[in-house]
Amino acid sequence: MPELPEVETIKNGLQSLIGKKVSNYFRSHFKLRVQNVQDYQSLKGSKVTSLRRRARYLIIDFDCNLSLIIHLGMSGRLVLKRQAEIIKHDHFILYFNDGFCLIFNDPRRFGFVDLIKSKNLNCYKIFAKLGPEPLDPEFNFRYLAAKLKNKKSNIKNVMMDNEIVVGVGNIYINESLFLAKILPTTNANCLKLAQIKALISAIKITIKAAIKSGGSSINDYVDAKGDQGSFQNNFKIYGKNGKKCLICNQIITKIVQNGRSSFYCKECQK
DNA sequence: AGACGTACCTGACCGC
DNA sequence: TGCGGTCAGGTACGTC
Repeated sequence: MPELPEVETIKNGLQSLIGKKVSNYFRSHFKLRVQNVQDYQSLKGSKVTSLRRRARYLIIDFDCNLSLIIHLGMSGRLVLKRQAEIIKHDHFILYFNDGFCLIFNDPRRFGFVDLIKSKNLNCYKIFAKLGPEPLDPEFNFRYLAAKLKNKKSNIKNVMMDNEIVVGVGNIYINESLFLAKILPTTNANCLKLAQIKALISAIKITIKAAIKSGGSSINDYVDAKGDQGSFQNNFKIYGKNGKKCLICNQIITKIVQNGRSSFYCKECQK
């Protein structure tokens, strides 16, 4: 499942796209999350100038002053191949004149592809409301303490809100709360100052570690062979219900909060 | 406004 | 084996 670290890994792995010239494109007739009617024809003949990431969105800039925005949703994959036979769930393909093509494949179609003028990126509706990146210095104690002050909802749900901080999905918030020793059901405005500090630190550590692990399989990824990094082998709490806590041997509990699974150790997390 | 529930979608998995 | 039910989860949107 592509989370922020995986999108970062994909972005880094696709740097070889820079300088490639678009020769053609393919767009499936399936409706994606964002229904786009963009004129992808205008990409033909233009070269990739840079690749960027904002939250879980991958941005590919072209020298025709257009930017392609890709979100992988839950099940999306990006694959760079020498040639492409269109297969099931391929929704968008960019063909380059050196024989490579970039394929966006997404079985569940929670993702999307969009094309906008590069100069309009800053006012792109989806980006306008996004909070800071978790690794950005702006995501710090002062910022988070102010944000949590008026939040009555549970801390887990609040931290998964992209307006607070981007890219912290269900897996990473579970892992981060375990690391910070905070019970996911705690009301956000009831966190002690030390807990807020611990949470920020835990999120940064978790995301950094995941990016590091995600990088290990990027070569396979762009070769269309693998699909993920190795961070899932480092999960300490996510999906471990019924198993023993690595710290205290207590059995790990699973509950559902706001329709999402939460995992915690009732001994370590208070 | 904030909090919460639900829809979107397919594939993997499980029990019968 | 095959079939139906459930779950996975990021995000937009509707409702109270």
